[in-house]
Amino acid sequence: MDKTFDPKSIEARWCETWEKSGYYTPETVAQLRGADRATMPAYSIMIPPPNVTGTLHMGHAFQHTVMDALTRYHRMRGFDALWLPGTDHAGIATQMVVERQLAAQGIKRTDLGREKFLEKVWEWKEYSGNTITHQIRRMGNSVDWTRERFTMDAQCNAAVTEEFVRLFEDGLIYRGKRLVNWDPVLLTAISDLEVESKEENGKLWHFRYPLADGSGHLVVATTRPETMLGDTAVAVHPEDERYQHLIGKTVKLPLCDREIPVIGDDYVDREFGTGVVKITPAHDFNDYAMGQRHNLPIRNVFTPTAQINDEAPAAYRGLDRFEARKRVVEDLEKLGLLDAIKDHKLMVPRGDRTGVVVEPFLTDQWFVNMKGLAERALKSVKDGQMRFVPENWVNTYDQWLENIQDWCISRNLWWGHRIPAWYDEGGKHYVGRTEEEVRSQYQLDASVTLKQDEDSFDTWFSSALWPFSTLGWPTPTDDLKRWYPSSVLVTGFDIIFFWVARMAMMGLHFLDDVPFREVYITGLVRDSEGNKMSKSKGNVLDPLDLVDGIALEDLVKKRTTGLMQPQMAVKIEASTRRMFPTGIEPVGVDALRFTFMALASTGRDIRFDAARASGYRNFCNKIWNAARFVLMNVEGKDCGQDASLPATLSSADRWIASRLQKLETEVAGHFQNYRFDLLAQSLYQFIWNEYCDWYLELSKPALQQGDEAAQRAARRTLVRVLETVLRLLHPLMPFLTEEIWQQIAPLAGRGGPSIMLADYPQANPDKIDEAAEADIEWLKAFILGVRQIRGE
RNA sequence: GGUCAGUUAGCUCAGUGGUAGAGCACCGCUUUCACACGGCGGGGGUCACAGGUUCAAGCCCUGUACUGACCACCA
Repeated sequence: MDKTFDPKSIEARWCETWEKSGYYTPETVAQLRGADRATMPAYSIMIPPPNVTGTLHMGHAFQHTVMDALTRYHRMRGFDALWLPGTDHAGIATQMVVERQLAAQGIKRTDLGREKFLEKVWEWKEYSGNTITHQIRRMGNSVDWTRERFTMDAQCNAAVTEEFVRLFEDGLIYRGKRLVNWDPVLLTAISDLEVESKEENGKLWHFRYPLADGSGHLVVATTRPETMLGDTAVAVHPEDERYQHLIGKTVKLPLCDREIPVIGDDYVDREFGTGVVKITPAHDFNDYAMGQRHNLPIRNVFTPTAQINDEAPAAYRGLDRFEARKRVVEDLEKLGLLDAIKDHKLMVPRGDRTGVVVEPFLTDQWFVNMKGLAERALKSVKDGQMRFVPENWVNTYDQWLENIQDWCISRNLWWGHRIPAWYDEGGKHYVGRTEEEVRSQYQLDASVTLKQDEDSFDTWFSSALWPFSTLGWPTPTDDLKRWYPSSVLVTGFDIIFFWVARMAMMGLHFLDDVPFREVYITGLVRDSEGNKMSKSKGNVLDPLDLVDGIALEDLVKKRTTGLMQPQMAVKIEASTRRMFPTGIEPVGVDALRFTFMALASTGRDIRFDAARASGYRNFCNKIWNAARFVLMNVEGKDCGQDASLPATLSSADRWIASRLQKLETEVAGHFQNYRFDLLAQSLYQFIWNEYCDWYLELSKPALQQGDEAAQRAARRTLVRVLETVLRLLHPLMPFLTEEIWQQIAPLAGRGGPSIMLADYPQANPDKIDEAAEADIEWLKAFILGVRQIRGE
């Protein structure tokens, strides 16, 4: 063995061996372990499919480490363990990536047409998907590649069609003209969840609307002057003494040559602004609701790109909404109708992908009625069928489900699952799995022309099926029976609504059971200064750069190329040079994985600190050298494999064996509770502070001066404790443990093609020896005392 | 406006009633005998603040301050 642990030389070799030998595939594992799958308990994890928009970041690597540790742990414990890999087509995000690439060549999506454009996206999907799978492989993740899925492959595609058709048949899907969040750049509806509202500085304009009977005017307050072109009423509080006598009268809408009524509605807040609100049902969710209550006309004055349309007075047509705002204010001022302009902070809704201000927009879309689905999902958690870890995330989950709105699932995008709905020439819609099915079901002969819906589904509409579409649903496959519900979902809190809740609803609806028994919510991985990692901030780390190391210049280059805002490059370069003055030194996969685990305390975000990883790289080296010491002392000698030969166990031997049992108990508890930080700490502490610092030292005299039986006992203990520790540690550090185990296991009377297939250590209470522990604790205290005196 | 976290050593974090902990960083000594990615020794915290419960409180209760996150239709 080399004097220093060199991860690079062993990682690639084991990765390949494990995968090629089928150790990631449950059937093979069962066979090699000599077990009957029918009698093995099932354990399964479906990977949260990474988006094929780019490469994996630290957050993925962290979650994957958790999932792999859980999978390896259960596999070793004799579970029929499946970790199923896959990727997500990520409709909007991926389409945007490809559109941006084309834009760099001066090509627009519409220049290519739907089919050609989709070819380009598939090309990108191949490229990005391969990068991702390479990253997953390098980290030693034991996913079953033979079961790999993609959300738009044939199997998942069929599942999505089935989902839509069945929900439609169950009366839970409807098509309707409703006010939706409209992204005027993407030209598609988006769901409530895809809107990010942030407080921004704006203005509150006060305008005078003259009363039609000439008896004065009302002053309305608005943050969006341009929408006044679509006003169809003015509202006051019915009990507002200032205005209640005006209810029923009309005002002349300036600039528009229209009269609109003054209505009373207790939604109006008398304290806010002037206490008078202009009502634009087509361009505001509240106004829309009020319009419904009062039967107001809906006047849409915007085009899909948020320019003023022909419903508005000629002077404003074709203007962009912000330009129109300026003009409306100017024109009202000229007319002497501008009463005041006040600074005002308001929540501005922006599309999470484009960052542009989203418009409430009236369009025809497909919706899912969520109420009933949500109730079941709520109940499943209350009844304990599904458990959150840490528990407090239940509040987040409940709160959203209790206030759920219908889900707009159609997107005017090309990249995604095509909606299985067809329209006849009259615009009537028919839903079915195929056009043939629709024709036969509704008795439409060839004389009727049918056209499939041009839109596609919200990505999450397919992600919601992931726990079972991956297993073959709607076909009742063996896999589905075996591994649904899955054991645990490992994911971030940021997608509890987007994904967790929706999987719960769909799972319960279609399979009558929750999709996973436990939901382990991880924190977000942030940089060492606590900032969220993002490409635009230039603080992202590629997990493999920590594994293999990267020179400063390469890191700077990596972080500053392909930016959406190239002007950020200077700042990013400076901060990168400050944070990594000498680049990043390689730590290897095992150390990085161990770092993630050690940082994975529950309910907290993780500040990733490269120094911590270096510390655990040292830990790897410590283990490596402990193994070296053991091998040097036992190789070619009797290690007590033959139990009939005499072996005299010393207090130290019995002490370390006793401590080991306690470690095994602790480890099991920490796995059970998802306390990977404590798990890592227990292992670290035992190996370094007990086994290396004390036991190895205490064994030296016995090895050198003891009689034959004492030497044999010491060698046996050295080997067996190390061998056991390797198995305990394997789920966290797969490579290092495998490499050493191959040499140590035979000396401990064990062996096999891989440590992956060995049994996970279980505590044996018979080996707990309190007397020996007390002896050694006394000895330790004595030695420490002597050292202290010497130190002075 | 509502909700949920967090505030413990220079930094990152453990610690759910009984004499303050870890890693990293720091200081001193130490390179022949597994490992300098090492060994040995050491310094360092009135556990955000104020009350309360208790024989005993980082830990339980009440309140305050600050930080962060999420949800929400005040034009």
